[in-house]
Amino acid sequence: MKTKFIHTYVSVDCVVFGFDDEQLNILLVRRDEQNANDLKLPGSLIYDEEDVDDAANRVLFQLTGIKKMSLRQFRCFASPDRASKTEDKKWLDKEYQPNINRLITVAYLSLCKIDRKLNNISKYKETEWCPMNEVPRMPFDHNRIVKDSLIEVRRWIEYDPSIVFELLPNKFTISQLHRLYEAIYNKTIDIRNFHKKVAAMPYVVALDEKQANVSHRAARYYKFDRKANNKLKTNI
Amino acid sequence: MKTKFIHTYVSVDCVVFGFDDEQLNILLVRRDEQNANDLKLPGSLIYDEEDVDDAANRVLFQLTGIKKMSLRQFRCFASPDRASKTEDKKWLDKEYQPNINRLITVAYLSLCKIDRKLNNISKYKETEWCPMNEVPRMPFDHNRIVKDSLIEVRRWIEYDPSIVFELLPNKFTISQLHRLYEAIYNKTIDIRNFHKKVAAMPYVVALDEKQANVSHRAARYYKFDRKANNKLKTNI
DNA sequence: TCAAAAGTGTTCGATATACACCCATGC
DNA sequence: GCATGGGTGTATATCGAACACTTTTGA
Repeated sequence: MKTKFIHTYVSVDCVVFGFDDEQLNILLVRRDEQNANDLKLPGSLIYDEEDVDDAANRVLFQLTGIKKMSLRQFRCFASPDRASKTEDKKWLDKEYQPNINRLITVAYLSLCKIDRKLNNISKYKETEWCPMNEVPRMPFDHNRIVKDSLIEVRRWIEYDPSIVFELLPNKFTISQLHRLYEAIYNKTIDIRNFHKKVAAMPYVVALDEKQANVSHRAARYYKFDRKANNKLKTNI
Repeated sequence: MKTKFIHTYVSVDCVVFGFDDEQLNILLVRRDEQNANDLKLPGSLIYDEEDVDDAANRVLFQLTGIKKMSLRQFRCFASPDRASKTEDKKWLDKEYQPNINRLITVAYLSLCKIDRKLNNISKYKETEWCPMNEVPRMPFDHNRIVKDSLIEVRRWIEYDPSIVFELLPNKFTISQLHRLYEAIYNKTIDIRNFHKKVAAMPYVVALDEKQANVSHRAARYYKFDRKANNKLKTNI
């Protein structure tokens, strides 16, 4: 019955990654405050005069209070039945308007320091950092989107290695960076080789400061040097 | 005036690459048969019960008669003013229906053997292989899409090196493959190193056959061995 | 003095780069 | 025999992978 052109709503959905020093987490929103497990990806229908990139920025701003978050579009999901489960239709009816029979979404990645205080002014009052391997069943194809997103994060890092620092505090130890890489690539990475790798990154610079009050040898802090990184980029 | 949610049409546009033994070409369609330069990317609004991937497949099938072409979604273009030029609006009015004030598109890449006989049953009767560096001014943001597409082709090859053979005849010489790589990466590649590289590809196998009737030493033909490639993939 | 994590070098193999000459064929 | 493109090998640099012990600190 391919007779009519689609005339539809379009949404954005954001997979926001955070890193808790052990594993990757994803920022989810709770639709129903009574239901502990009713989580979904933060997203929104896009407005009339709005680009999809702007819509994703808006969603992230309302969710976090951060104006310019790292952002990367990674795929349009448009299966005709992605919004056809009765429960999902019901929710769309209530949340937006009746008779949205189909919904196309554009998925975005973003990265966020997990301990950053979030200033949530979105309609979803509760947000939750959820470890990647404990993500509950979610509406629409949000589980599928999350599944695909990790691969995209890896591609993103390959394209621009400096974005991983969006996931770390301003001051971090090599060990933290190491655990982050292990979490992203889901494999153990030899620590000596890793030190060499970091030493070869001109945009990671050592600070004079060290950890205090740790019951083992104190680790040196490092920071990400944005200027060195920009210089590197323009030289290429 | 962000008060209303977008309710819109969605299209797909395909950047189909071909290789003429010298340079990359893109398959364009002529909108106006009276006007030599009125070319655009092949594309279509998507249907009601159709996924975007299926829509791209449909467009390519109608354009070429080929059922399963290589296909890769690469980006959603949704700037609010991408369809706001008067000439573009006029064309949308005529082509589809009046008052399409906005149009979101999902761009796809595809690769095609340039000498393949195309069985075009689309509404655009005339198609044209256009060298990448001679692409005329096109409607909407099609020039922008083409500009971005080459970078995506390179990423695609990095992800799956075997797709380049979609651009070559079934039998090809190393020299053809060499020129193809040079065209894609837009740089000269040392031919001896290139031979080594090809020798390391288990899915490129030499045939007994050689060129005939050439006024120089005849080159050996090679073919792409899909089975060797699949075995390689499953082993990884 | 012990537990816990930090920090540090060398070797090897694989891979990328640079570079120049002889070979086969048709005219 | 000459013009044209086909085909080949070696040396060097770079990168990634494997691998184990000493240092520092607080408890």
